[in-house]
Amino acid sequence: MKDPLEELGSHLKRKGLRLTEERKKLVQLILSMKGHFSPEELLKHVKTKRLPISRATIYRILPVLVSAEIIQQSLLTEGQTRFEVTWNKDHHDHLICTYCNKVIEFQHNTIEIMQREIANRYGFILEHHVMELMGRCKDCRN
Amino acid sequence: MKDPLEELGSHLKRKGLRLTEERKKLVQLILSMKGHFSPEELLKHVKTKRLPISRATIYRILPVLVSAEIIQQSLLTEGQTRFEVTWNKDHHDHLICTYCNKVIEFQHNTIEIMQREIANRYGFILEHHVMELMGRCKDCRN
DNA sequence: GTTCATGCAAAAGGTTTGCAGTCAT
DNA sequence: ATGACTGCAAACCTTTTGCATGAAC
Repeated sequence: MKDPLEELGSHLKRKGLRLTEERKKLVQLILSMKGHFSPEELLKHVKTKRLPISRATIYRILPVLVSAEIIQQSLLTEGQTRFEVTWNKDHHDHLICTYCNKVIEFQHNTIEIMQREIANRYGFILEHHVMELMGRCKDCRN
Repeated sequence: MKDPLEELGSHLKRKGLRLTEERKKLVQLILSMKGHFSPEELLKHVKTKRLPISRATIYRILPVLVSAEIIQQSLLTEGQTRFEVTWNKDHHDHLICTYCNKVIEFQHNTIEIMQREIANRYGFILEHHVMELMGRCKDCRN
C-alpha cells in the first residue's frame, strides 16, 4: 500500500494537475483526523493548526481528494456535506445514535451480497451504496 | 386507514396546533404528487397551481408534516433537502441511477431482519434506516 | 513561460427568522 | 380574546465563482 501523498501525486499527474503545498498539507491533516468531517469543521482544524489554506481552497481541494479516492462523501447530511477517509480502509456501513450522534462502523458481507443481487434483478450495475441504521445506542436507550 | 387530512387534524389538535387552509392545501398538493420533492420544487408546484402559500410557510409546514408522519426526509441530498410521502405507504429502500437519476423503490425483508440483528449486536434500539444502492440502470449502462 | 492553483471578496443557492398583521379556536 | 400562523424581507450558512496574483511543471 503506497503512501497517500504518492497516491495523490500520481493521481494528479495522470490528470495534469499539480501537487501543491496546500494539497499536501490538507491531505496530511485529514489523514490525521479521526472520523467524519464537514468542510467547515476542516477549516476550523486548519485555522487551529495555523495552516495557510483558505476556505475557498478547501472547498476546491475536497472534490480532488474524492476523485483520488482518498476520501468520500459520507452520511446523511443535515445542512453540511460530510466526508470520511477511505484511503487504506475497508468498506463499512454506519450505525448512528439519534441521541448522542455516536457513529459505529460495521461490515456485513451477506447484506453486501444481497445488495448486488437486488441491483442485478433490476438490471443495475452497482457502483456504491449507503446503509445507515439509526437508533438509540446502549448508553442512550432509557 | 383514515383520510390524511383527518390524520393531520388530529395530530395538530394533539399538539395544540391549527389546521389552516395553507396546511390543508399543501398536504393535498403533496399527496397528489408522485415521488420525491425538495422544498423549492414544491414551491414551483404551488406557484403553478396558483396556491396562495409563501416560501416561508412551505419551509415551516414541512417539519409539521414530518412529525405527523405524512412525509419523511429521504435520500442523500445534494444541496437540497428531499422529502417523500410515507402516509399509507409501506417502507422501502431505493435504487438510484447515477446517470439518469431514476429512482426505483424496492423491499427486502431478509435485509431488514439482518439490520435489526446488527443493531441488537451493538446494543442499539433501531428506529429507522436508510439504504440506497447507486449504479447504472439498464438504460444507462453502456 | 504556460497553465493551473490560490486568496479574497462577492455572489449564489437553500433555509431560517423577526416582525407586523391575520386567522383558527 | 388569545395564541398560533402567515407573508415579507432581511439574515444566515454553506458553497461557488470571478478576478488578480502566485506557484508548479
